Amino acid sequence: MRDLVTPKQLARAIDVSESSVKRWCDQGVIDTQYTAGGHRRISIAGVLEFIRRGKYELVHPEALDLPPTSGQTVRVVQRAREQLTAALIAGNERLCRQIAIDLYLAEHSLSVICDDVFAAAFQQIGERWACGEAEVYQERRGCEITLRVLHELRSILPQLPDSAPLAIGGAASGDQYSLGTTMAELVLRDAKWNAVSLGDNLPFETISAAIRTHRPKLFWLSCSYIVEQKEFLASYSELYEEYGMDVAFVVGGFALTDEIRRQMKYSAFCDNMQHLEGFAQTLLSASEK
Amino acid sequence: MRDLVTPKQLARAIDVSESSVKRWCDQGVIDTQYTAGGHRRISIAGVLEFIRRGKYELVHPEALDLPPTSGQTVRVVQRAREQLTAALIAGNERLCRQIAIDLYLAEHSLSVICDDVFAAAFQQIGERWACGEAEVYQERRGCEITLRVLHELRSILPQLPDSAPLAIGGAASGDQYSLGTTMAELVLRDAKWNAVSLGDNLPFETISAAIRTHRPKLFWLSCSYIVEQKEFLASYSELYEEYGMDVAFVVGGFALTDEIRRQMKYSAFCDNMQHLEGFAQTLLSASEK
DNA sequence: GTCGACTCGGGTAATTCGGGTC
DNA sequence: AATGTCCGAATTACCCGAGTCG
Repeated sequence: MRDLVTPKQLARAIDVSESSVKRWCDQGVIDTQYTAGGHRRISIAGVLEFIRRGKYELVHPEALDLPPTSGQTVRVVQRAREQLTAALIAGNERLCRQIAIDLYLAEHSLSVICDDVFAAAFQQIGERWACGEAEVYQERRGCEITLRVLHELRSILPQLPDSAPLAIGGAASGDQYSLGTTMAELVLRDAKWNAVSLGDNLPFETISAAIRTHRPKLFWLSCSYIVEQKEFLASYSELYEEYGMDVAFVVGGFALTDEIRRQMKYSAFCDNMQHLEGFAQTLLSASEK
Repeated sequence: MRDLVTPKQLARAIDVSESSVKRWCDQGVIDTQYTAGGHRRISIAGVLEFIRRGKYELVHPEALDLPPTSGQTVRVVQRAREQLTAALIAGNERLCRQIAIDLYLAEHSLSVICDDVFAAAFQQIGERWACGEAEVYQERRGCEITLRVLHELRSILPQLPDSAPLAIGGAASGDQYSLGTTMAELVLRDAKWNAVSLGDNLPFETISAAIRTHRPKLFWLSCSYIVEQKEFLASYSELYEEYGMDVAFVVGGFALTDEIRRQMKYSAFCDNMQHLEGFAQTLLSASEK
């Protein structure tokens, strides 16, 4: 996948004339760079940004070396969820990627894609597994595929502004569900935070060291599995006492039952990625003043 | 450490042809020095100046983070390992990505990159951790970064031929080290196998179901951690008895001590990714006849 | 000094530029 | 007003035998 394309390539991809692309570049409609000899070059991120906001559709994505998309169809969230569930179970990685990128280009926010498409699909897969209609390996393979798709989405986000505040986060010891923290990172980056996931299975001591060293403005903890409730709460509360005044603590994940949540202090609790996005945006605009 | 780069390096970094860089040097667009034999050398300062020159070319990817290399690829692997270790510890994802892709574009095999650069870097990080010189989160964050880079390399690989035979694999229950199986998948795909990783933490029953359903020609098991030796060996041997005749079993990973290995049956044991690549190539050419 | 990898220079083919016109 | 087509000049990419680097 090239990361710079020529006007001609973009023209082929969206099926317009080369002159039009050149004009749009000159008008500033498309973010353009120039070679030393004055030739126009457009970044992939710029292309996607243009398509996302404009009326043109990627008819021939292969012209840009991009993975195939369905082109014309504007996917609806509900339909996409069902298709994605089937594609994940079948292990059809290309189709999964296609569905996700189509949704993204159709201007659906990443948080909605994460919540209502990916997370919902996994819930359906879980239900099928409970009925004996799906195998564990299908779910695991689905996680692998999803991780790759999320990484790909992350790589096509527009570059972060230099002013982007730092956010770090992850999942605690024993919790090896990395999708949650990966999604959180993606959604925060989309909301213009310089988000860095530290991964899963993190001992609290090392989380503390990370916060101490990097001094983020926001810290997220993804909780999909809690080994030992008491110990978790004690370690968490210790962490919060130490940094809770300086850093916004955001917690979430399906392991956080009402009971556990009542015993935790935090800046925000998020049931899903849309909540996280909302909180992140609010905090960002508040801190910009 | 010299701070001069060759035209070829700069060309790769900003994704233009070597000829263009040479022409720009000759036109005076780029400040150039010459060796005694007339070879062009560009100072980092010259590169910066060239790229920052407002109207002209903007940086497109992360070219500038590339530290000067010797220009000769012979020593590059060794050097890359050290640079990568530092970049992983620092959490500098862009630099990690650049190092890996630069090596790949310089036509180093992926198995060598996995073994002698990535795996070796993690070994160094482990050693530093043992001395108290590195934090756990730095290692975990390094894993996250590596996973992303491996995914990206995978997406760069040329498309698989239709005839590519199927290979599946993963890591068993309790083993949550996903780098091993991800690397295996990457190396096998590079060797023209249609490799699909099922992920980590897979119960043996579901591995069995996966093999039964998909009938691969090759199955790999990445073993980085074994919860209970006896149980592991019993389940493994059951799996092998069932499919070992039809499917090539390849095992590897640092959890497989001599003692454990002696009690396992397999088609091949791989100490590293280069072994895996060798075996995969042999098997592929044998089965093509 | 040997040697493999890299670079030089130059020529050629393929793209792209900008502007004018439909 | 916006888009598509055409064109000579300029720019960039690819190629290869001889020379240089480490």
